[in-house]
Amino acid sequence: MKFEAVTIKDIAKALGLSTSTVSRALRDSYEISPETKKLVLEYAEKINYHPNPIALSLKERRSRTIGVMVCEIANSYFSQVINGIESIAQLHGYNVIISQSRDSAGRELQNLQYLTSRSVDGLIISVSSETKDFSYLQELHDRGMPIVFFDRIVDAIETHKVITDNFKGAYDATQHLAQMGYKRIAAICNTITLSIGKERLAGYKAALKDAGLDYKEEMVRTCEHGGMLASELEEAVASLFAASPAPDAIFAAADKLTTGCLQALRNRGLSVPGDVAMVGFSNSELTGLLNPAMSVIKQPAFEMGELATDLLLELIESKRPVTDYQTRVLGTEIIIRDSCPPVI
Amino acid sequence: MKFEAVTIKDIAKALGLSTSTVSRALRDSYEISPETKKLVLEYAEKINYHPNPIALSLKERRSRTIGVMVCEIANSYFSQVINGIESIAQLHGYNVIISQSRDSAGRELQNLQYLTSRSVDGLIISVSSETKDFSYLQELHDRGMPIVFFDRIVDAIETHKVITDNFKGAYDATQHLAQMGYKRIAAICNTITLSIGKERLAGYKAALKDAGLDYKEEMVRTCEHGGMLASELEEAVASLFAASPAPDAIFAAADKLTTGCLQALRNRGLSVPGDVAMVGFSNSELTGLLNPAMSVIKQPAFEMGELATDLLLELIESKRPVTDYQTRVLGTEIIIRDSCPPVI
DNA sequence: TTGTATGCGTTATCAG
DNA sequence: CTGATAACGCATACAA
Repeated sequence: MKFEAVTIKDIAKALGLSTSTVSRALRDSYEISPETKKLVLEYAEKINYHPNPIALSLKERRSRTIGVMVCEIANSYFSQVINGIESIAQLHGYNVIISQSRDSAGRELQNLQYLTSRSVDGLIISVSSETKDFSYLQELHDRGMPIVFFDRIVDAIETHKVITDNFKGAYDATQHLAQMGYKRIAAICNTITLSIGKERLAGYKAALKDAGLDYKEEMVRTCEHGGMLASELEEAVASLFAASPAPDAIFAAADKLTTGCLQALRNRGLSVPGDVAMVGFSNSELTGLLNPAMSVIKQPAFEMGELATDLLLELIESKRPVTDYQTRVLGTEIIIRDSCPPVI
Repeated sequence: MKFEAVTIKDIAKALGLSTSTVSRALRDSYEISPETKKLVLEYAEKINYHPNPIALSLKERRSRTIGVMVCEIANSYFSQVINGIESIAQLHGYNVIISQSRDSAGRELQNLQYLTSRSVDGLIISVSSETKDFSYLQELHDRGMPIVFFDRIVDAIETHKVITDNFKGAYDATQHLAQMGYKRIAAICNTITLSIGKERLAGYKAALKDAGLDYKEEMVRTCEHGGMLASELEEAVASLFAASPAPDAIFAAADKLTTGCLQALRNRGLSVPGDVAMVGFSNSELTGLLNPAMSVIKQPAFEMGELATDLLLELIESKRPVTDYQTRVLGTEIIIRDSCPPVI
């Protein structure tokens, strides 16, 4: 007992027609008589015919499938982005294949090769924080594969990119802490090999400066693995509080870092904002319930997914080289959950 | 400029061989001379040949792709399950296509038809709470499509199922509230058209009974849309607190209901556990930081995804009818975050 | 208006 | 050991 699908051939045989006639009738071609059309369509409906998309893909050299590469699905931010991607893809009759790098450059490369050998029509990618060699992506792009980067983009590759205003998000967060009166504001960041790491660190620095606070390197901790390893955060927090004037506030520069930091603080018996204040990037729906623990910077994740997909589909459907590639910057939102006047 | 893949034909032409020889050499067939093999393999490597999986799919009548249907990706529980699914699939060289029903029966049917129109080898499904007509799924199953249900299963369809011990989870939650001394324990549930709705309601009832508390129908609210609509929760909470003896505790029977309920309570200015205690199902990583707001029931989501995929792949690879289908029940975990002694 | 032949990339079956 | 050919399901250029 197997799942046997009905093909165009079955219809042709049953109706005493040729496959091409059936094919054309189904596609409502002008060169088929109304009667034949009706006959075919009704019979197709009756036996529940559906065209085999694989055969179509082979013929049309397109799979109507887009590949998505993120470091982790089970992360509110990424799952919200995927949600957005899926909605747009669905709208245009595209399937979405999802792959996780788990922030390992090796896995990322392997999955990428797999995805592209699986004939996806295009890729939406947020690169792993471990990745330093972008030659495979570059080659893919050079060979004409439509690619849209989001969040963790590759600066060097000239294609569409969708990011949030990382500088401003970090700036707002830090400024907010400064306005609350905190003086020793630490930062927990991603590596600056990632553009998001760089920009958010810059936003943090700028806000410190504008608030008249000194930037001190020893107040910044970098997490190589983006907080995927709990130990990273434990160490970062431990070393921050080992310093003689311990920080009175922390800015966490990414979702994973925010939650990991909260957890690490809790493990050390430190409360937020009792012992140390905190503002961080976070897209979890539950931060809304953490009140009054902290304010958060929220990224328009769903919209980013939608936008990235729109751009990718445009790239896919107009098969021309990307000369007019663009970087779209979406604003972040700061959600204030403490007594400070909102930042404009 | 298009993304042109190199085919077996290109290799054959370049090397002055036939396509069949090349094909066999690549598959390391015994009937090819070592020299030819070496020649072909080296050249293939050099020009970066990868077989076209679509052509393979057409030939082998299998896509090495599994379809996943959930109501919403951006939900901690489901994204954790998908994480598990993806790991196992990846391990076996399968791709994962994800589809969201957004808890609409119509969308679910439409996406299901799309997925199954021949491009997936099997399905992992958690049905929408709106779905009442399972005839399409039944037909799919009858026609031999491998299906594994998880979480929200369809009792009537005889195939593998993976669920958590919903009864026990609900029982533990309710018992915990009872042990804390609460007497008027309300419940916010999914519809009992869903097995999970039925079982969790039963667990709630049983725990009330064992604690010597009366079950009162007016203390139970049902959310048709599983909490997808914020208004559902607003109404549920409003009507619960409109009753003359308002509840002193709430058991929320699903992730979405837990967060929605917390939000609704907050909107009404009620604090947890100050004004009303609460225990609910929740798989968000952030509930761990909500301390001491409430204890939660956590499902082994990742493991469920892994298990469901293992079962599905078994079904797919051994193409026999499912006679020995089974329902695997995984235990839930109660995470205590208040002063009550842990439930055994 | 309808039918025939061909090709998309691959492998299996036959011949040589 | 290697090559020609058919087939997977569909669409289309070309015939009729």
